[in-house]
Amino acid sequence: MASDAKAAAKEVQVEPFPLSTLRHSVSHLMASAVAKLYPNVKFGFGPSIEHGFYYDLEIPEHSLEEKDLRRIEKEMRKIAKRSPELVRTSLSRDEARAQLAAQDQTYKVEAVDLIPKDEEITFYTHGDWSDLCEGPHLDRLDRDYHFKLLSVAGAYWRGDEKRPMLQRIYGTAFWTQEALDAHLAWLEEVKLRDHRRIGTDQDLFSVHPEAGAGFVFWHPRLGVVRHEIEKFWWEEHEARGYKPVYSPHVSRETLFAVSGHLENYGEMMYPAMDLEEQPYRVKPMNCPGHSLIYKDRGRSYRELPMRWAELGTVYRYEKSGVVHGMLRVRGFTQDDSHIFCTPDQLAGEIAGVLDLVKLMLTTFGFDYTAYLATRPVEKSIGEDAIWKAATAALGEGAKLAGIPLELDDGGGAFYGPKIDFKVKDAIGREWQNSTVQCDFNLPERFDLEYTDSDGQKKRPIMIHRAVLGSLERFVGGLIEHFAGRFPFWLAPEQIAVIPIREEHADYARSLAAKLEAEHFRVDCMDDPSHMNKRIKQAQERQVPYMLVVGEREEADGTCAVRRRGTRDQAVVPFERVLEVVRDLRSRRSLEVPALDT
RNA sequence: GCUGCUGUAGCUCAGUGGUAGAGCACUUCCUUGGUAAGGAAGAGGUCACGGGUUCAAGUCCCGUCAGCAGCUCCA
Repeated sequence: MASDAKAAAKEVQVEPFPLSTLRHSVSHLMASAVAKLYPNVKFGFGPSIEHGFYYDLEIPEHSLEEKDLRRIEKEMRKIAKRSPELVRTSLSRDEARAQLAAQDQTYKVEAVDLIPKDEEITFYTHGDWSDLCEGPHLDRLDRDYHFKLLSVAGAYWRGDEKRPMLQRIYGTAFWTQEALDAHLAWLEEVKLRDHRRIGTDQDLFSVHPEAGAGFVFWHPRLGVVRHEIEKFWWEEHEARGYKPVYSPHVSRETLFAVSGHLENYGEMMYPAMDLEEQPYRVKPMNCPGHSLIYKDRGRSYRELPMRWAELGTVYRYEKSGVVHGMLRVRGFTQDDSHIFCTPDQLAGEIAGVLDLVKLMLTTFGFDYTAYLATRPVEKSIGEDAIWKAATAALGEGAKLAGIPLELDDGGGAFYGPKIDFKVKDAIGREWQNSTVQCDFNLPERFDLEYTDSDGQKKRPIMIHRAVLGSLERFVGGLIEHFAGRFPFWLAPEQIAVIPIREEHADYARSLAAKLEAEHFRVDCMDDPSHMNKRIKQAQERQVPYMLVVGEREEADGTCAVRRRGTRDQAVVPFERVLEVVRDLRSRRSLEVPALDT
């Protein structure tokens, strides 16, 4: 560790430019190479980004393909050698505009007008190529660094879907070959963990053209995973005073007119179906239904807080280009809950929710960061005093729960402030699932009330919260987080029992029966294929433990335990195996520990 | 939805306008194997779907559906 830190410090000393500057300069280098190869190119923006850089460009006569990237890389190396000096120059606004217009760089002309009036307009030039850019940049392009162009895709000019679509080239750059290689290896790892690939390989889920894009079919092997998660979820919710509610998937359209979803969310909703001349809609959210339950009779302050939970399946129209495996779908189940409480109870309720979020995320092995999102500057509803109080209550709740908050200023919903969680998975990617939102809007729209101790009708606050977000997205993310190697309590098959020869099958079956009697998920692999093959199959299905049994084990009442991903052959009494797996399951442990005697 | 690419066996993929292919998986038989693929045979196809060009289309063109990389949007 110490030597790593020293090496890193040394690199910083040797290279006076930050990585983002390197990448920005390499994007310029790339642009100049493209200009050489395709003289009619028009340029958009070309910034450095988290893992590299991109440049947006328009080449009227050519659609770039992967193979063009190799040509461009070659040209880049040539240019870096031939014209290494990067020169910064400054022009007046009119000169800049005139120069870019003369070059027919229409997007760049527009870019000039985006620069604030009091700022200097600068260009960076190497060789005969020059780009409007505020910098900063490397001094020379022939410094020692390493880059690779990665992919091409379309991107709207200035991110606006009403504007022309440009071609975008993504690439990355590092100071050392090792760092570049490490990043490319990371990209490979991302591919290997792709839940769609693992989903197919391990027979977890599927989507079908017959059913439509964005509708997920959970296979039995993933069905158990979900079921285990749901059991865990209900256990923890019941322990915290949540009551299950169930609401219908289809309701009269008027319900969503009352809730405001028709007006504000209508584009995401499936169109109406008419029954006896009444329009009905499939629900895009669960909250209107829960509001109806609240409203069904008068409520007293004595009843509050009320915590209602539902694994509620909702349907939303998502544009065809955005559906993605289990992560972005058109029908999904939210682990939803609505808490109705008084303003005084808010902080305590928030603390309870945050505590639950912490427990659940930790159980799945996620690190997390929580963000407090405050009142948006544009449109939002409710009095400022309520916003202030609710925001303070969120902060206080977080304090009570011992969760530090980062600030997401102005990131709240129009109907109230919220706390969002970002989790970091096993390879450092961020996902957003958990959310806790205060809502002043729906109680208003549904005219929800309770009678307070002073006999006055008052408006409850509604907390919307989801811990996992949606089961589809969460489990899709889990597959990637665990790379298909689910912890013992979640594994589709927890234990494989493998008799070496057919004559050991009875012993194997007796062990399997004992495990099944305790409701472990066991595969007794007593088919007559070769043992090595069965071990390979179990290994490929990521079964946490294999119990290999032959003559010796049968004689001693033991089994040879092989752990997933290892070549362990620990011979232990079967009773010991039982102890360990009972413990792993009851603790919902993330470990698959080695067994020894 | 938009731009580009792709769609051949359950999976991964070859396939030059002229008779549909491989490996793995599957089925059957043989194999009795001590920790990641034993052997042989067999079965499996409306080349996504619908049009078109052509003597002839898996191959070329158009449309639809679906997938992939992004963009926009999102749990």
